[in-house]
Amino acid sequence: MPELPEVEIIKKSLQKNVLFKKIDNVLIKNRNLRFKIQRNFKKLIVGKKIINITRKSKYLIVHLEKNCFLIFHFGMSGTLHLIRNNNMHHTNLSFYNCKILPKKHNHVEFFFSSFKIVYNDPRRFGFLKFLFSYNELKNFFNNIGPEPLESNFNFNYIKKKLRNKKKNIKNLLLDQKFVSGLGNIYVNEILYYSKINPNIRGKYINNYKIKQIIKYSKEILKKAIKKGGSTIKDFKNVGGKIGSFQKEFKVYNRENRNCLRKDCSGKIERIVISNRSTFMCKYCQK
DNA sequence: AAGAGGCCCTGATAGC
DNA sequence: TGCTATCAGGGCCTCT
Repeated sequence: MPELPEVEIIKKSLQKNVLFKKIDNVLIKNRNLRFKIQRNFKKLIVGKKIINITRKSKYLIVHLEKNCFLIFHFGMSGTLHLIRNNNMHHTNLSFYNCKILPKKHNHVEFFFSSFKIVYNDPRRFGFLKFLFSYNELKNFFNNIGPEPLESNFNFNYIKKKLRNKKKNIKNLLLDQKFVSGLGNIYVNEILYYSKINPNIRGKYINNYKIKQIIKYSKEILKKAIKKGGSTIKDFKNVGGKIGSFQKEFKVYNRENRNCLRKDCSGKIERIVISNRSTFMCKYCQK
């Protein structure tokens, strides 16, 4: 679910709320996530102060004192919620708009002096991982490709990576080892803006198309962040802030609707690539 | 070695 | 109403 922009939004709201605060207690309600939460997880975290909050691709990184780190990955359905002590006032820190703390699937609660942060993940594709040193952190991201917003995602890098690649461009853009942070929504949008057929093999992506991919991946991600990310599924209790980039979708979830490009009379089609929904206009994307 | 496919989960929705 | 099937923003593992 959460792709780079959505994790960026979570990062910003956490920075606003928990930076330089001490974690007083940790309650583990369910260890079962993609990877089981470490046995000594609580012991490692309780009493430590949060000294920084950053993000790398779709990972949220909480920097704790004593040179250790807490990594969050949100999988398809992971969310964070802030609950205040006094009136149980609830703030959703994620792109899901949920006014009330979900009753089911709260995995971990982090207690601060006047509120708690709850990690909730129905599908359990996300995970939390404690890292013991900066070195471990560096190794953790060793095999992850550059983000579209970073300068090393450039023409020469992509050109080299696409050489002789038989894999289609859609799967390549979803491959976090090639470029990190993109998911199904943003890849669909980037390929539409770049006028590229998602089924084209990497090796047939010409220089012009490479430049378009660079341009639009940056543009779309920046705009999505500005709009607060994309909120696909609203919970029933609406209120408060939600992302609005879904209103800007040109192809994602727009099957059978008109192509929005000027002078194009095509309709958006839904095809399946590697078992995942792919939306495109076959007249625009060649 | 690269690439395709299965699989890990729950929940919402559509169709009968 | 209650079944079944399908779909969902991800990525790891295994097999060829």
